[in-house]
Amino acid sequence: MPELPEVETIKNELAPHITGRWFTSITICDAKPLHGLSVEEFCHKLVGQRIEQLKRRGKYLIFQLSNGEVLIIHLRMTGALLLNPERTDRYTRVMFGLDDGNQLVFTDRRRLGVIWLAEEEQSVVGKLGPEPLASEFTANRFASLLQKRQAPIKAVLLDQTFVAGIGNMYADEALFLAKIRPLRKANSLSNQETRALYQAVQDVLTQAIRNKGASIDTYKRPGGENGTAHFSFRVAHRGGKPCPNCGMPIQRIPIRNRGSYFCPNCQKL
DNA sequence: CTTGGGACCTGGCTGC
DNA sequence: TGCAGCCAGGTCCCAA
Repeated sequence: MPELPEVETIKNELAPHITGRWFTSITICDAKPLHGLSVEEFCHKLVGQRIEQLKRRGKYLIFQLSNGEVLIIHLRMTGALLLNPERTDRYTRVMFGLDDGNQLVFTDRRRLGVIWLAEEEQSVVGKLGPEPLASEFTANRFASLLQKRQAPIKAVLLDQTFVAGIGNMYADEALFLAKIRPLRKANSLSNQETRALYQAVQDVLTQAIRNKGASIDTYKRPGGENGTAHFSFRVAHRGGKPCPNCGMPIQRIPIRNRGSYFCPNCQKL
């Protein structure tokens, strides 16, 4: 499930291979991901465009094109971008041919991924909150934002207009590190808890980027390799297994229809 | 404005 | 062996 660390890894590993290249052919196997554009429009507008830069914003990948427009891809749950995969399969959705003979392939088992071609980047990612690892996102800003919200802290961390890029796995991991129960109301956190959570978010995301993302489900890096961040997970996707701190079984409860994993002993109400 | 619930989408897994 | 039902969750849409 690509969250910020996974998308950051894809950007980092793809950029050296595709920056400066241009699109020579597009093959659409499934038009569903194309947002608001026909197959003909999409191919016609994209072929011939040079990739000036590859960027990430939240969980979105942004290809800056030579005509000033942007190609934006959101992988959602099961999307992947593979460089020259050995073979394609029934989950192959779009194939992008590049001028050096390389091929960038978008695959997506559950067909939830979305591809935009837009004149203005902000029309797609304009509502996103701050980048959690950017210097502007300070502990004080985090604290003042939290005070305005009374939803469960887990739900607030997942709100992309609050902060961009945190998904279900890393929200659970950060709340565990900060010893905060996911159902706690955001504005009920003490100053100490708020600072601990801020630091936990930074640590969890930074460490996961270092480990090239978490291959819990279908996440693959562009070369087809798995990430290793999931080997460090303490609670995420570990329902019933012992807490690494105290040994008590990790619980799972639904919050906003998302599985939330926590230690009932270490994470206080 | 915030909050919460359902829909989308498909495959792996479990239990009967 | 078959099949129903749960689980996975990022985002949009809608109602309160």
